[in-house]
Amino acid sequence: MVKVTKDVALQNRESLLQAAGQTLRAEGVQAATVAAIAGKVGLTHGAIYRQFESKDALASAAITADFDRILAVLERIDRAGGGLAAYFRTYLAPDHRDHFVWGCPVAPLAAEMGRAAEPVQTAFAAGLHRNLEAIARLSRIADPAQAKDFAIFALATLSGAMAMARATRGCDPETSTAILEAALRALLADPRVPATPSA
Amino acid sequence: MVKVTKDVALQNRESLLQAAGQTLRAEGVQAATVAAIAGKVGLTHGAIYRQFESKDALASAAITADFDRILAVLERIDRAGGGLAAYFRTYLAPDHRDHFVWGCPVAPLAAEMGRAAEPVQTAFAAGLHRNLEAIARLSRIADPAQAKDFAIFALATLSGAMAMARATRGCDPETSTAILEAALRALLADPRVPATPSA
DNA sequence: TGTACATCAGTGAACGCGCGTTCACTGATGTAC
DNA sequence: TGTACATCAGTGAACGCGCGTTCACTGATGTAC
Repeated sequence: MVKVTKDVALQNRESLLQAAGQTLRAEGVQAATVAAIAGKVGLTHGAIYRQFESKDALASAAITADFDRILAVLERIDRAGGGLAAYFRTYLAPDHRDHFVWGCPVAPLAAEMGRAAEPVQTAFAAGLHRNLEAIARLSRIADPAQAKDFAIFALATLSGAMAMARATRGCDPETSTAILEAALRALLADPRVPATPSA
Repeated sequence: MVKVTKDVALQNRESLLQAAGQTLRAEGVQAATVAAIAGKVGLTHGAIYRQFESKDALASAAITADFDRILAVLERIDRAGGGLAAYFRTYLAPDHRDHFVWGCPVAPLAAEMGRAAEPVQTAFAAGLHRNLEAIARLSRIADPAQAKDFAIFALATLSGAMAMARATRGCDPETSTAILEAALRALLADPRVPATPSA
């Protein structure tokens, strides 16, 4: 079958965005190939160029969608009353380190963004901004400047620890886990994080 | 001139290691090309293969040399009595964000290491371990476990903030600088960091 | 100290290879009548 | 409701291109005598 319902085409677009997000987080923007992304959805690379102008355009859209997803997760945590502690525990879990189906785009992509193409960079910067605002809301810190400061500090620690944990996972798994645990302890011990039972 | 003194050859090897370190930090391991590294020293790519077995072997050696350099910087700060505060201020300076002649390899490379070749990964993991030990020493925290915890937390925050600052530098310079400043405030406010005058 | 010769760091053309992108083609979909 | 036809999402071969790596070659260095 070479032609497809408009509905299916739209579904394919969404699937491509999801697959692209996952692949970018797992491999990085440059290392991820359009063929691999298309293949993950069961399409060929040519299909991508019917839906997106270029690899960069796909990457930009995928990164924006990724941050949308992260914001939804944060709102869900907020509504469930989990607060910062729940966010930190979810983020610094071995499951988040080991799998890329879901996950934060900051840890795997931030380092690469400085040298990425302009539209990709812009999409990331906008997403990061929204992410920081969402963490600031979740913190329930009244003063906006202090809330923003805390959000930056928290996401820096979270993403930095995750990058270090993933870097050491292969040849030094104990250090990798120790990194996650130490960062979690440090964040939970922060006086601005309300104490909550760990279970 | 095609043949060169043994001394010059050894100097070239050192120059290649330095250029490789700088290029890797600026571009990432995958994006950095052997031709670019050789060109930075005034040699051609073929010369690299007389000194190193492969690009990965060069990268491994360059990363190890990079961490050697960082350890030397940390020891210098320690001997000068600067302590953690001096380290944090040096790390989170705009100068460190904008230039790659010197600089920490963790912020630009950690995210990429999880998918790097085995020898590169090993070199990075070993270097990271030494880096953490050096920060633990600098902290002057008596309990070894607490010192290690703090070192992990500090380097995670530093490298995470630097990656985020570099990511936003292009299209959102104010946020970029705000990230550096917020992370520095957070780290200097930590009770484990002895207060020091900012100038 | 001179001389003849082997060494080997560096060169640069050439190689595979994989990537992003293009494009002629396909044929079911969806529309105009 | 049928019929004829235009549309356009997806295919896959083909394209440039840049990369890591190889290798025959060069000629000053350094050594053996």
